[in-house]
Amino acid sequence: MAANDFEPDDHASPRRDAGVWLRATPSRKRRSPPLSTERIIAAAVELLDTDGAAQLTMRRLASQLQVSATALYWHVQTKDDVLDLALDHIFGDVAIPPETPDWRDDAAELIRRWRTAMLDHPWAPGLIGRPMLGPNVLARTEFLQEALARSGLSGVDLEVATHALANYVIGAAATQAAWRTVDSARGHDHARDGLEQLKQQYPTLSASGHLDPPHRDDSVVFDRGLDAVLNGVTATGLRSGRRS
Amino acid sequence: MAANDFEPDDHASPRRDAGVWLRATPSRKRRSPPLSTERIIAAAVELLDTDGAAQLTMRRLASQLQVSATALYWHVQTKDDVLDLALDHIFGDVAIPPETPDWRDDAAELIRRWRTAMLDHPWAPGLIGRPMLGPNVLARTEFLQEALARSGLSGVDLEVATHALANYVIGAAATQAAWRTVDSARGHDHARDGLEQLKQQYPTLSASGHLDPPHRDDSVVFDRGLDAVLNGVTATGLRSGRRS
DNA sequence: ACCTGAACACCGTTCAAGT
DNA sequence: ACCTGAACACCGTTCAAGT
Repeated sequence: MAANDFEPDDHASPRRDAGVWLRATPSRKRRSPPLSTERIIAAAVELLDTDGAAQLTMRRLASQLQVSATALYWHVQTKDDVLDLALDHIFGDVAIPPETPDWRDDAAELIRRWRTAMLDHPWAPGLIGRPMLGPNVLARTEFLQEALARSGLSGVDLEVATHALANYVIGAAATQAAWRTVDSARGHDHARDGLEQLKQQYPTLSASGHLDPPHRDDSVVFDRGLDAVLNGVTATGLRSGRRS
Repeated sequence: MAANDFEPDDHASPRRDAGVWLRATPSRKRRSPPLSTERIIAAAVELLDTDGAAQLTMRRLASQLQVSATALYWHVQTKDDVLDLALDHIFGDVAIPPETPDWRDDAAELIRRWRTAMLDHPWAPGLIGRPMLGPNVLARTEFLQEALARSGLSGVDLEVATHALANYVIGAAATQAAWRTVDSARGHDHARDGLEQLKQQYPTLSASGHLDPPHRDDSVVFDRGLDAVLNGVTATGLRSGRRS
């Protein structure tokens, strides 16, 4: 009840206080560096990595930062903001490779790194569905497009090529990360039976491994597909296309 | 207060009741066809189409079906089930084209219809991130793979081709539907300014139209990309690839 | 300027109970 | 077999108030 918990509130004396030196914490207790958008994003990515997108909550995020939930709204307008920022953040991990004389190597390498970044954060593909216009994404897209331009593409051809490659990675990462979420969700035993049934119903698909969870040579399939798309999308490839 | 609202509760008489004939509704009032997984899915798709994924709620879904929220759980295990089912459902709209002698036309046509189905339901790309193993998706994937097999592909080559095309549509639909959600969210005036800034920062990207919201010739860009991927992925294309 | 606390209007899901 | 109602343990977000 009393304002001061240290002593019974019998009689007020100036000597009651032991002085600054014995006070456990400075009165302005700073538990941690001040909140900032950057710290929020970092904590969000950590939470997403460990617990998945469904577990990311403003309240959990706040408690991880030792802050009241409503404090976040000083730095961020909405939960979707946090998600957009977290998504763009992980593309910072996609190192932009040093430009080599070979535009094709440059483009391929960027795409490959793009893919591994998404697979490192399996919640990321699930966040696609909102425009990705963050600085990290745009910088990498710009690098990709510049590499493709060096191949001689321009105008609509360049646009087509950039989109084709970007769409390919995004799709590939999405379908692959999908599997990752499912067996972490311990569909293990029960899902196995369901898969067996599916395989019997779709023999063609199953023979080609389309119904199998991801395995070791997924990235070789990805690399070969990437190669094929690069071939098809390249200046000569576009010009030799069957259709208009 | 009284159990019977028709008459003041003065004295109970057997003649108070006018008989079956005058009762407005049969005592077992069946307000609508009985609930079923199918009806739930249909209502879910409708709600998703009109209000978007964020507005899909078990409670809203139930009230649309004139049923208590908890009734849904008799037919469905979880909300995610509803989403998975709704997503697979819309791929039923992707008519499987009649097989023509031209495997390439068959494959291309399926992919194009796949894309429009997703664009008709812009919430769909946002649901990717969980494995799509519904019957509608699998039937279409099987058709696609069969068409590609007719081109002479088999084994890993076939797997690569199927994945490449599927990834391409998924990615394309996702990025394009993303824009659709943003301007329906009335970012109109405010987002416009932000876009102008972005265009100045990324002149290369912006010159190629990568920063513009979807416009009329998006589907020609898509079609040309599809053509390019088909070229690259085709048996001859794969064999002539630069790399291993 | 930055953060807290209480409050509002919701959520998904479980479970006993009704018919 | 199928549905309701109450209840539980949460949500995102607003806003006045504190420092």
